[in-house]
Amino acid sequence: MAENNSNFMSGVPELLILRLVREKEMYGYELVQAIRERSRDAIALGEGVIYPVLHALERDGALSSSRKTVNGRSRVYYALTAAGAQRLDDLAGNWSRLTDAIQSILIGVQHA
Amino acid sequence: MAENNSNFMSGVPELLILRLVREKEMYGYELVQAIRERSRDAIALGEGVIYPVLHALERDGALSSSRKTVNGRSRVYYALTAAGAQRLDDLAGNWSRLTDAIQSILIGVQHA
DNA sequence: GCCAATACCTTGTAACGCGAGGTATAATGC
DNA sequence: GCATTATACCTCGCGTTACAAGGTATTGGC
Repeated sequence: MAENNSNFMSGVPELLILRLVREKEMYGYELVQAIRERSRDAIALGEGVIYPVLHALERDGALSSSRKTVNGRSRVYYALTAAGAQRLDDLAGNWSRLTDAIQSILIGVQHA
Repeated sequence: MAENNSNFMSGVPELLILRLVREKEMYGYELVQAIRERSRDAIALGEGVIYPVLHALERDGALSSSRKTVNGRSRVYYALTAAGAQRLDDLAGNWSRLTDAIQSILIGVQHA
């Protein structure tokens, strides 16, 4: 019953977060900006999106968190777990297959 | 106030329908199968998705419908209007920009 | 005569993304 | 010293959307 039955287009914020955190530990506020910057403003996910997803990912064991004080700033850093890495691979694979499928329809590829 | 404020990932069923109908008039049941076949089962949108979207697109003037009887079968064929073609271009452009942005994050492109 | 396939449709639900708001602290400007 | 902005965290409630499930009717195969 613990199956994931969300809709076919969802889970992109999750994917982006997992991918960014894979490179280095990051905190919520930083992720909001990183996504905006790296996408050159094409994607602007606010804190109302990022924080709930972070909490869900931690609850599911895909991320681990640690509170750190850096520069007199208290931050909650998130790191990728082994389960999180697995989940990232799954999501990235799904995303790739999905976009390929959509692309093939948009291009108008010859179909059997 | 008639502004479109849906979420950043939505509208793909709409995009696929408009794109398929651009090639030739199609009816709902046919679209369900065409999407499944052309995507090689990667995307399986049911009738509960397709029909409501078709009605909405017609209401918005992006599609026009005509009831025809073919082979003793009564079908509602949908054709792309000029407005629909415009909408298709917009959606396709948005989709392209979005996937490029996501791809650049997934790849881990060097960011300014 | 029966079942599967074709063809249309609607209802209800759940979740997802998101804006808006709320708190607290540090840095900056005046 | 004081106010404003930036940093950093969080949650609530809303609207859309995709979807499964169910409902009707007709045609074709066996």
